[in-house]
Formats: sequence, C-alpha cells, structure tokens
Amino acid sequence: MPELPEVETVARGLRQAILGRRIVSVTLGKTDFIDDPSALEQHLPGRQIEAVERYGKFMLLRLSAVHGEARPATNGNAMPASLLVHLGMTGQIAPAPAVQPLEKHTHVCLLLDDGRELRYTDARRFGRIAYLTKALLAEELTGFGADPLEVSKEEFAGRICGRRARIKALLLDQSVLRGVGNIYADESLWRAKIHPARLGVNLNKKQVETMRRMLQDILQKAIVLRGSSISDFLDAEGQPGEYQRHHRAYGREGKSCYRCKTSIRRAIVAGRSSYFCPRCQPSPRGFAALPLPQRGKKITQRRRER
DNA sequence: CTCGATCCCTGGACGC
DNA sequence: TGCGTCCAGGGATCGA
Repeated sequence: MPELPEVETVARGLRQAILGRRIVSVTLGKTDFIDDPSALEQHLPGRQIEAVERYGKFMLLRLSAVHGEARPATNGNAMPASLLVHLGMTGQIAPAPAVQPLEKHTHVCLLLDDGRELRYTDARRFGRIAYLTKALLAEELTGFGADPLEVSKEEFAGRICGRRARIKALLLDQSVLRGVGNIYADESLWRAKIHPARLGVNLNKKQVETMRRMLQDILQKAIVLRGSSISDFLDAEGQPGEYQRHHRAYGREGKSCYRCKTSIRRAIVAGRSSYFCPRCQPSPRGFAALPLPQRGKKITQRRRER
C-alpha cells in the first residue's frame, strides 16, 4: 500500500531522524525478503547514513565509505554504498530506543551510534531490502519510468499514447511511471474522468494531459497530508497519514460519487480492484463492472468514512 | 507487446 | 466461539 506519497513521507521522516548517524551493528530476523542478508551484516557496520532518497516506491539510504582500518577493498565494498528499501504492502521503518521491546514482525534492526535502532517491520514480507554497491544500484535503477511529479507533458504523452495496454495497467507499470500504485491510479482516473479499462491508444491528447495534471495534483496533495493510511501505514514517526479522507474512488464501492451521486463501482483491471464512477468514467465497449455486493458487507468501513 | 494466472505472505473481515 | 475462506496487493515470473 505504500505508494509514492507514503514513501516520500517516510523518507522525509527518516531524513529528520537518522541523518548522519553511524550504524554500529545489524540484527536480522526472517530474511527471505532480503537480497543477501550476510552482506548487510558484513558491510553496514561502521557506515554513516549520509542521505535518504526516494526513487519511485523505493527508499535509498546512502551510506558512507568505510574508513579507518585497512580492509581488503574487493568489489568496492569499502566504497560508498546504498541500502535499498521497498516497503511492499506492510513494511514500516522507524527508529526506536534500542531498549524498547520489539514490535511483532521486526526483521531488521540497525543499531545506531546514539543508542537507537532503525527497525524494519513487515508482517507480510512483501517488501525488499538490499545492500547495493554503486554499480549494482545503477543496474537496479535502470528500466524505471518517469517520476510522475516531474514528468513533462510531452514525455507523459509519449509513454501513454499509442500503447495498447489499459490506462490503469500503464499507470501501475513502474517502467512507465515510477511510484504510482492502486490508490493514486484510481484517484487520478476519477479526477480525470477516464475509465481504468480504456486503452492508452484510445485516449486523446487532451485526456492524457488532464490525466497527468490530475495525477500530479493528487500526489502533491497526498504528500502534504502525509499519505493515505488504509490499514496500517505509519510514517517514520509512527503517525498515520490523512489523505484517505480525501479519497473519491478508491475503496468506495457502492457509495455515491462526489460529482454525480451515482454508485461507485468496482472492476478488476490489470489484476487489481479498480474503483470508478460508471457515469463520470464511461467504460469502453463490453466492459462490465462487478455486481454490487449485497448489503451487510463492509459495515465497518462504510461507517468509518468521514 | 500485452494479457491473465499464479505465487509470495499474514491479518482481518466475513459466513456459517 | 471457532474455524474455514477470501481478500488486500507490488512485483516477479511464466505461458498464451
């Protein structure tokens, strides 16, 4: 669930909290989501966290070179490096006093030089952590698409127009745009009044540009509100975001459209639940929404809104 | 090139 | 109360 705004929020929090700290030691729990667990234990201690960056849905902790002791500098392992962190669905990363009891599903603890630990918890372990040298990082980041916040009108059009894939699939494709996930795809499609199942090739220039502007506007507003907390997203200070209060489509099946009062419907597009207004966002020929679930379902969520 | 299906994983919602 | 089932979904992978 963490998408661009949530990851940006976490990265900003981390920047405030741990910049300049040195990693003293590494403790690992389950490691099946870590590229090379022993590389963390071997190469993180002694390095300083010099920067925290976001790249799409990834966070990059930039690490200093290892200095001091003469170390065999094989494979550039004493050189500056990065810790790549993807939060997957349920990943959380935040500093805590080392004496504080561990949350359930804590799988990585980086002891810092100020007595705190940078802790990574992830119930579902859909996240990813990797220690990467400069060369490996460069390789890792090739093939990603444009930053949706920065992408120009021309480049965006170039990446959408002419494609035979559904617009929803294109928005979710990290090699087209980096950082957009299910929530912000649906929200921006609703704002742009475009059905998620429309094909890129069938959208006109004006629609594609509207799509880009709505996407950028929504992402910016979501960052200001520190992202959306649907189930369990918390930022680096352990605070939930507020943007879920502004959702107009995502998760609103059966509720009325904020523009026209028609019931929001759901369909599976690009393998994901997609929420849209059947009136504001007319579907392509022959594309049917899922039947509305009978009353009695999702009482809790229905009541919780606003 | 694009598609859908499948897997990974756990907690929470739901039905009986 | 408790148990089984389904769903959430980013990303990798595979076959069509």
